[in-house]
Amino acid sequence: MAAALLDWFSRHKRDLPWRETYSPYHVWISEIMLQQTQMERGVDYFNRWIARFPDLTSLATAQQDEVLKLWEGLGYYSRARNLHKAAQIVMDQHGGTLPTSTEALLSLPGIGPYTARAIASIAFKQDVCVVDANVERVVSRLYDIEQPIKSRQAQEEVGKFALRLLPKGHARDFNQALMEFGSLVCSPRNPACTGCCLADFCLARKNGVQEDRPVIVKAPSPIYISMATGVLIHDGRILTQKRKADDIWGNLWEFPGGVVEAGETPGQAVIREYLEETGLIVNHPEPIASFKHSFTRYRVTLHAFRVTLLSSPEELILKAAQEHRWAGWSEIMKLAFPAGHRKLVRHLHNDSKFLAKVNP
DNA sequence: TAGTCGTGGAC
DNA sequence: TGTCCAAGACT
Repeated sequence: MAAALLDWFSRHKRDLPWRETYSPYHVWISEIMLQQTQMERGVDYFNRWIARFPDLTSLATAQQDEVLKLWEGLGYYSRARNLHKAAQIVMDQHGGTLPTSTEALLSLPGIGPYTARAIASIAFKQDVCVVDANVERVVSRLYDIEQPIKSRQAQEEVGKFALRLLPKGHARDFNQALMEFGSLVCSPRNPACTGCCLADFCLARKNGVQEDRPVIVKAPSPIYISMATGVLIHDGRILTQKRKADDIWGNLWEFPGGVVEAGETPGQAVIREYLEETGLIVNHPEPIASFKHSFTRYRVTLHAFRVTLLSSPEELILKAAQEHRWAGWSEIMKLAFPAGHRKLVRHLHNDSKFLAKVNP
């Protein structure tokens, strides 16, 4: 099986930037970026990242706002915050060189069991196996594992089988082969069993249950909510606030707003949220547009308004954020926003009548 | 250990 | 207002 996989990989592996030199820094960045992220999206972010932060030192010395800006849109922003923090730890405690042992890697923020083993094997060619969603799927089909794949028992079996398959000395290629094979051939839906180089070994295929492996526990239904946000212009500048560090979208910027409560219109919600979050009294909410986006289990319709300031800007007291800024448009474009607010910014960027009211 | 953390794309 | 999914980590 391992020989067949390695042969398949040598013929079908994708041309990816971090595979050019396998530098530990490149491998590390790619592994963090690809967590819960599809390959096609990750490549663009990786190239922009490396162009700005070509090495560990440049990352460690960067401002967090710029790190988050380069991550904007990728989601799971703790990955970016932890990456930044870990780079500084490597500078301080490891002489600027990424440690090679899985134990030392595990101690760095943002590096868990998967990523530690991925770096150890792919960058440092150590004989350790990785278990990600692809490996879970391929192995659970090869061995027809019937237990729910996230159960402890199934996880242990997958790890055991993966280690048994691993050809010593070839972990770099083998681990990538297993994952890439899971992504391109042994896919979640419509696996390409016809012509599959492992079909003869596959118990799930033999039993005709390949579509039912791995066994997934059904995810809970999404929750639909409405949110409202307000764009407040004063003296040609727009009020933005930086979210608290430990909350969702930690350290990203946004316009004040929040969830539309029952019995309340989105316009009323904006006025209430402004008072609650900033102490400012605003009124005359004028609809701009609505945007759909989602996060974790929520599906959001974000209602955006322009609002007018009634109170004095000196009365601003932040209650839901760590910092605020009255920003001109070029500054807005440099800040990192969550996806919903980024859609609003993009919309406003194409509205010349709106831009005319704002400082450049 | 179960919940939380984002997002866009495939179907 | 459909469902599922992704090279997981953290608490």
